[in-house]
Amino acid sequence: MNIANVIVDVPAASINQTFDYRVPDKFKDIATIGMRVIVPFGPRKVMGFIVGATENSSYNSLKSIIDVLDLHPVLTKELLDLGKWLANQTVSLQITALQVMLPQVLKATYKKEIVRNTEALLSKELEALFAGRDSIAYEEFTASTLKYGVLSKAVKDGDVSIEYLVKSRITKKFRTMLKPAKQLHELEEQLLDLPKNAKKQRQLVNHFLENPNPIEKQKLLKKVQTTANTVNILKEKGLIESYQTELFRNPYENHLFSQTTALPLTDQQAAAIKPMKEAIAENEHHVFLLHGITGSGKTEIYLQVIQDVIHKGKEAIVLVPEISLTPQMVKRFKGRFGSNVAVMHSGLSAGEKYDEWRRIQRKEVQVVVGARSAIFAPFEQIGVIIIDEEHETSYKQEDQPRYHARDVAIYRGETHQCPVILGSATPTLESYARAMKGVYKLATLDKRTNNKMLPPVEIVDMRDELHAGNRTMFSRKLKEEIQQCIQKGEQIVLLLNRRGYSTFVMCRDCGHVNECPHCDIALTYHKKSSQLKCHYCSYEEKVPVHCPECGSDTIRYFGTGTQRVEEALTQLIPEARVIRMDVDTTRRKGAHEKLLNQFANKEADILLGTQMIAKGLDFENVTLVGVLTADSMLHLPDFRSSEKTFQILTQVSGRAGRHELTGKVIVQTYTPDHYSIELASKYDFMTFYKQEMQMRRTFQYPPYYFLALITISHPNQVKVVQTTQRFVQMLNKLVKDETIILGPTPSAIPRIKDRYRYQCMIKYRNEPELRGYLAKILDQFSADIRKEDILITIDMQPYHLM
DNA sequence: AGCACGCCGACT
DNA sequence: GTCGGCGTGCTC
Repeated sequence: MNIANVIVDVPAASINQTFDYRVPDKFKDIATIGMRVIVPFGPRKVMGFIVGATENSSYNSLKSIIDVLDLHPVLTKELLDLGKWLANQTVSLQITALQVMLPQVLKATYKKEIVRNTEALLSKELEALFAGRDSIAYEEFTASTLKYGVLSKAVKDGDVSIEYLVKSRITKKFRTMLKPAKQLHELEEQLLDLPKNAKKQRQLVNHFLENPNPIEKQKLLKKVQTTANTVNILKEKGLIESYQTELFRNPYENHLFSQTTALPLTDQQAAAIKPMKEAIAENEHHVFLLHGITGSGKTEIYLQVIQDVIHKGKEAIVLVPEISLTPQMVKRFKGRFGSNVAVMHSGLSAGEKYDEWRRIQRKEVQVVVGARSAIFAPFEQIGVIIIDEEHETSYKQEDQPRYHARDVAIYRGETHQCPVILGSATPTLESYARAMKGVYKLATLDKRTNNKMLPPVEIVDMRDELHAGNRTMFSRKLKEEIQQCIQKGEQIVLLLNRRGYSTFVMCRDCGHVNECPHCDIALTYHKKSSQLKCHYCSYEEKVPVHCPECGSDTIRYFGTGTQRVEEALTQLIPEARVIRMDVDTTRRKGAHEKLLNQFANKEADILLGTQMIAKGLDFENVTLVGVLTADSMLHLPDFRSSEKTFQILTQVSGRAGRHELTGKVIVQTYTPDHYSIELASKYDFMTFYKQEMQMRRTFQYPPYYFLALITISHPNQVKVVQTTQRFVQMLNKLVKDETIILGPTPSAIPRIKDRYRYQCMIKYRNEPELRGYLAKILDQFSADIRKEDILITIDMQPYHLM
């Protein structure tokens, strides 16, 4: 390679292009497309990716690559192309698209240092600052009272210089290995020379005489029952030597997975899997939508499809919503494919993620099971991509690049000519509509593998409870059922569907709600610390005793956090043993699994939690599922709220009576007539689909229209409105007449961290150049963005309309 | 982004 | 006169 085309790690629109660098001779044979390099960029050094190679450059004064960071490319050619596509698709920068595909530890960190170049005495102030050291962090200078002139003069005189450092944060784990340093016969001779009383030394040498293979130091010490000192003496005597080998962390080291084999398929499963297997055999790209009710055996289909792929010598990517939530899922994959599986999810440490990623890169595994970002697994022979719980919103990344894993999956499926399988009991309308149009191939499983009926759902109208004088959050029916259940020794899952609502503090006299002074949002009450916190900017204050507005002391806590439900529950049914699962109780690593294990071991009667308990859990002793407030999501400003309500109700209902015992579901609601609640209680996806599609058509939402959301923020409200207005006008000139542009309107959260936020929503059906227009407008705004501290974000597939 | 350069008002 | 403020242009 003569000239390298490099994308540098500088996230700015004006730098969103390749830069040419000369490849010095010493790197000519090493540097390869897809590797990370350190390059000079202006006065500093930055990390970059080699994305191309040329013989010549049109640019005439080239700088040279300073260093090559990798021995093997971290990005394949395919992933580089994917990055380009991704940046285009999401209107974001190429560098962010490349970074998102790699584990965090491969990101560079930058440091600036002031280095002393002379023994001669520096100025008095600088000598004090260096305090005898050869180099200091630049920040030490900034923090000091020294004037810049002092530094710039010293730099000019050559006494000190400013160094820019690029560091990789790779952390590798090593272990020490020992091996004999001599031929065996020499070892035998020297054994005789050892002091008579050196018993342990003899034992060590004898070990190597019996088994000359390298052995882990810790293991040998344990075997011989001695300390590192003995080893050091032998090393000094030149009998043995030590070296370091890299240790790959295995997050599942201490888990045992019992081996499973393929289960016999039901007729329905067999019919569903047939076209998928054909596509794999023929190397054909198709998207399959596997619509299967809970317990219908979707996972077994995935497993058998993957088995085919492995036989072909190809690889499989499996996406699951958030894997730490479903240790049961990991167990099923590890149980079937053993060490041939890499697992990637947010519960792993950065180092563990990196090690799992390298197992993929080194082709040590053929299967990866992971959350969203696993879609970028550096496989080169993908045979199938599976997205389980296809409707899950966590597949959409909510910061730059704002991509949807489903789109990436289909794109990669096309390049690899392999099938993509989307599985769900409650597919998104987008996917189901495509299946109806024949774009995706639909496979339906409407029977459970155990032939059991889905548990009956009973809707309880909470308005009636109120009229009957029941002011608790548990209906009489639910209370009664819980008690019966506990008596029978069976277990209960309680869902608190509270997204969008958290506990806030309100004055009952004047209705004053404590809001964050920097964000237009009510502060959340945290009982533990007795504080009010802002979830957007982490501002916090003490809970007031008196209302800051009217001075009244009738402060009340509103909303229903899991803590309060737990309190109410133990008050109402004192004999109930409750496990609470929410963000607070699961924050610690492994806490999740621990709580679930406790519940599985019947150490509690009730599992109380938020959304996170709705998915994938499978407890044989659970016979009752209660939904406390089914409609709490229904009134959010989100066109998908009905769909989400339907999905969560269906998912959580599937948790009851999965095995021998028959289950029952009780759904409490204030709007029992709402179609999403009514139809979920009947497990009637088809009718829900039709009805919701009509709504979407009427209100011009997906899948009938595509959406794009532009959010603009600035500390000054007038400025934001003006800018958003200007953006809308510019866009209006470019797009077709039938494209709808709404706005400027204030965001759902109109102010975050003292910045006002306005948005504009674009609804379009056919606007192939839209991304180009947006990029163009963004470009025209670039001056203002810099000058005025304006922030513009573009989301080409918004899920949170705020 | 982040750095240097250059122009300007404010001060020892 | 010098210090440090910010606007501007540039980065292979």
